[in-house]
Amino acid sequence: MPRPREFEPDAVVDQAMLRFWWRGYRATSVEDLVKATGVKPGSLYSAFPGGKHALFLRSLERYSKLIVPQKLGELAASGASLAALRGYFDGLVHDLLSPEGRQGCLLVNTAIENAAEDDEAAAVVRGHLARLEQCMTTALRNALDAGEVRASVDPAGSAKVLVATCQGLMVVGKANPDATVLRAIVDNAFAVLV
Amino acid sequence: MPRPREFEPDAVVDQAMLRFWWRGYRATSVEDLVKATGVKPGSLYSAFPGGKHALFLRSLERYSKLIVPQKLGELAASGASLAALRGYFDGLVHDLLSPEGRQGCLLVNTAIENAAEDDEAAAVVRGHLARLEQCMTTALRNALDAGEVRASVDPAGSAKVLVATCQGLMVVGKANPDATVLRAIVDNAFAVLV
DNA sequence: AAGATACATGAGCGACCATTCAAGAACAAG
DNA sequence: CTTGTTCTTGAATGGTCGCTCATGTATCTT
Repeated sequence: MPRPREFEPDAVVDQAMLRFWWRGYRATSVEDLVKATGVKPGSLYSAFPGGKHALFLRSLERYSKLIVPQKLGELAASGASLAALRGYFDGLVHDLLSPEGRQGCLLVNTAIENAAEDDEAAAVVRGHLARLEQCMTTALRNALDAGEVRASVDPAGSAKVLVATCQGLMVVGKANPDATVLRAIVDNAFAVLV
Repeated sequence: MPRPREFEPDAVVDQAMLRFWWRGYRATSVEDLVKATGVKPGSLYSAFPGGKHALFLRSLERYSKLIVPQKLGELAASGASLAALRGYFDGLVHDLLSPEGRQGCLLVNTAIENAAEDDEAAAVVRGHLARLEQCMTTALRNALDAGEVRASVDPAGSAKVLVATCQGLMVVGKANPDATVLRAIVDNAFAVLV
């Protein structure tokens, strides 16, 4: 009976996610989203009740499920060890130094821009941090078992620090996308482990 | 000859700084600033040519000169050592957990919100990061001399990591202002030094 | 007292914001 | 082909944005 929808909602979320990622929530207008997706306001609002904010939350979820695993790479695997952990940090630095990756991490940006006044967004960020910490703990535990790190390293504790360090790497990278600076941070963060 | 100004420009910058600190640049409207300072738009714009953005840059400078030294505390002293360094981190955690400190650091927030599209703001942030790194390097060097940290600690290198870690602490604290989480980060960051 | 000068005031500017809605269009069922 | 249902469209909503400017006011000089 009904007229079929002419656009793919997931594709709209993808485009919205990219905009929010690059420019932030407040700086991205609905008009921006309309231009980016080709979907007119009326259709947007009927497909996504809750408007801009709902689309933002969908974008965060989408980012978590699409982009985060891609960035985690081997670190997400249960067998991940020191090389995978180091690879994750090197990937972050590489991204921050490339024109396509300067926007950093959508969830870090959201933590700073929205977490204080948007509980739902903050919850997604917390989920991300917990997941990251868990991956890093696993990798460090594997590394410890394999003798890749000092025996005195506490996997759970070091994982907490490394989570904070990689969030900080994003902050520094945004203000100062300099290869020497960022690589020095990563090198020294790992130096204390071996 | 002229009619004297009825407000103190520095006091206006102070109020503006507080607003930008709490809500961010984009979320703070000129109307907010007018309400907060009691200075009407016309007077604001004649006292601060360049409008909102100029006032923002003035706020960043003001924050650097007024708030940062206060937060650095003993860490800014040339004789600072491990206790001062630890005290700085404990202070950050304390602030993030208190209602008056939840906004984090204006310069970290600015790095994420504005650095990518505002070179002048990014420059202020870079200056802050450099200063922080220098203070931490000095403190670590003193700590090394005093035998407060392992002999294998590289003051300059560890300072770079600690700068990133404390920026990351702000990010985590914004999304998850939990005492256990934040203290664990600090504890473990310092555990590797001794 | 009069003039000169800078400041204070707040209504108002065009632009843009997120959002809504009336109207037309495309499909499936009958 | 007609009808019913949902979708698309884009103009229009009231509101807010950063900012300006004409007008009035307070002070210092003469």
